Amino acid sequence: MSELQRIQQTKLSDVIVSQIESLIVDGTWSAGERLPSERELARQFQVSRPSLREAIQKLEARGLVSRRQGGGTYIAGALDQHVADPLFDLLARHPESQFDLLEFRHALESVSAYFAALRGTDMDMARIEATFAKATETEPTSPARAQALMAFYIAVAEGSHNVVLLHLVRGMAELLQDNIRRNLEQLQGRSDVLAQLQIHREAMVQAIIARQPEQARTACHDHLAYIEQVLLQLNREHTRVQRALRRGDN
Amino acid sequence: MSELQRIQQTKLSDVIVSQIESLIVDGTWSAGERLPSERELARQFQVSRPSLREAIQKLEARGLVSRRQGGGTYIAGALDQHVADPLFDLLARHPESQFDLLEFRHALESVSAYFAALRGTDMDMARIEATFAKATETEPTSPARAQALMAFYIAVAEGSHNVVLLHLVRGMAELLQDNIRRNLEQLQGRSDVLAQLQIHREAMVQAIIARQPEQARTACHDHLAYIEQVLLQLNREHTRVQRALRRGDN
DNA sequence: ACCGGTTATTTGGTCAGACCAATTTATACG
DNA sequence: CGTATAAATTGGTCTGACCAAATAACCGGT
Repeated sequence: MSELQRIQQTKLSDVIVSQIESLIVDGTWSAGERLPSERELARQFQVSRPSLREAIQKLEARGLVSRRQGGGTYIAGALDQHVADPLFDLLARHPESQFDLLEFRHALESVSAYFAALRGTDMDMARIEATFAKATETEPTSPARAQALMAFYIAVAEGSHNVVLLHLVRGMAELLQDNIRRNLEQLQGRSDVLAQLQIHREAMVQAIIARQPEQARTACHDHLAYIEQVLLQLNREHTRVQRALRRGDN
Repeated sequence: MSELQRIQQTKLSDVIVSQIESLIVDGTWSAGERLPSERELARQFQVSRPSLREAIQKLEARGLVSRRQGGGTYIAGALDQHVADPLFDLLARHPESQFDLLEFRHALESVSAYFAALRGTDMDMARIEATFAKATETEPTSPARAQALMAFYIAVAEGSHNVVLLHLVRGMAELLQDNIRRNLEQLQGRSDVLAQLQIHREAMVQAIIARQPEQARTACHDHLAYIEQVLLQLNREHTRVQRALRRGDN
């Protein structure tokens, strides 16, 4: 027997959301149009203004409306926002996590490269080479480069023949790709650094293809350590100490 | 010339959202945890309750919290749902993949130990020691040992001060604990092996406490490599080759 | 007539306090 | 100890006031 769901009374603000969404869907209100004021809408729906406000805020969170203090509320043209995973979305939005993510990639990609070199089939190796070649064709700091590199890393994870690793890399693909994209953005105009990164990646691919696990791991480690070093020069990690002290107070 | 962005005053509720999210990111609040009441949070942040409510509603829209009238507000129960649950299913359907998970733990726990040794505060070290001591008091192959070891590994992840690692370990805690429990079950009656594992763990803890990152990593690596070796003698990994061939067919 | 500055009005943002509804905790009773 | 009831707690909704940002209206100068 399937598990029974918790029963919950419908919130008034959700009823209002539903009605406003219907007005948008049926074309009564269209993109760019200005809604009546909060006070007027509350009067028309015969609810309190705070309840109406909570409904509008939910619509705003979905990208369906935009609010301007003193100016009114407008129907936005955006589609429904897709959130794959709240935690990954949160981490992507918080800049202080980006360095931690880079450190984490260190572990993840090194071990993927190690096992790919150890266990990759000929077909895996061909896929790794092909995805890497494709990445190399893209403009070095473009979003397309980030996307192509992500496809490359997925191919490496596939070559590792560890389903846990593969599943994790695929599950985090969006977050990892975003991190790569951010790092590349910060390196715009730094052709010396970009050239060094390409050398590292080539060394990584060579080591994997040559089935040298320790070399693959080391190449991967060098690659990410170099990025860390460069980005450290561009940024500061002082927020780390502050976070530790805050948790230590509890 | 690039287009100028509309300048907008920061909304108070967004400031609150940002602060609460930081508390989630840095691990101060974890999945399933109950937040202070709205009134209490409003008092602590020194804002009005409606502003606090608007912030909580935004967090709810992002899937980070859930609200229950009369019951309180909770950090969402499984922030790593997107990744952990499918993995759980996968491992339940393919028990032979437990070895992949053990390999993965190799990477995860080694890097956690490395960073804990590098950056752990005195309070982190105390917590690591306490959780380890507690684990040592349990019966060596019991489920209680698995649970206590998991708490120890979480303390190490907390000491790493890498939020990605922390959230991943916390999100996968159930899965990892299950893996530990399975491994211990297979070692029942093997007091020689269990004694060696304890020596390894003690070496790991010593290295972390002594703030020797490379030694901590190596101790962790030795620990898991030994488990792998022992379990390999008990099992066979012939399914690995079959899985590689199967995927090569696609 | 047009433009710029000032004032008034409108609208979203924040607050205080009251009350309602759902849940949890404490207490009383068999 | 288990159950029912009462009390307390917490989220949900409301009224009304005030603040801040934006818009509209008005007025004077050129």
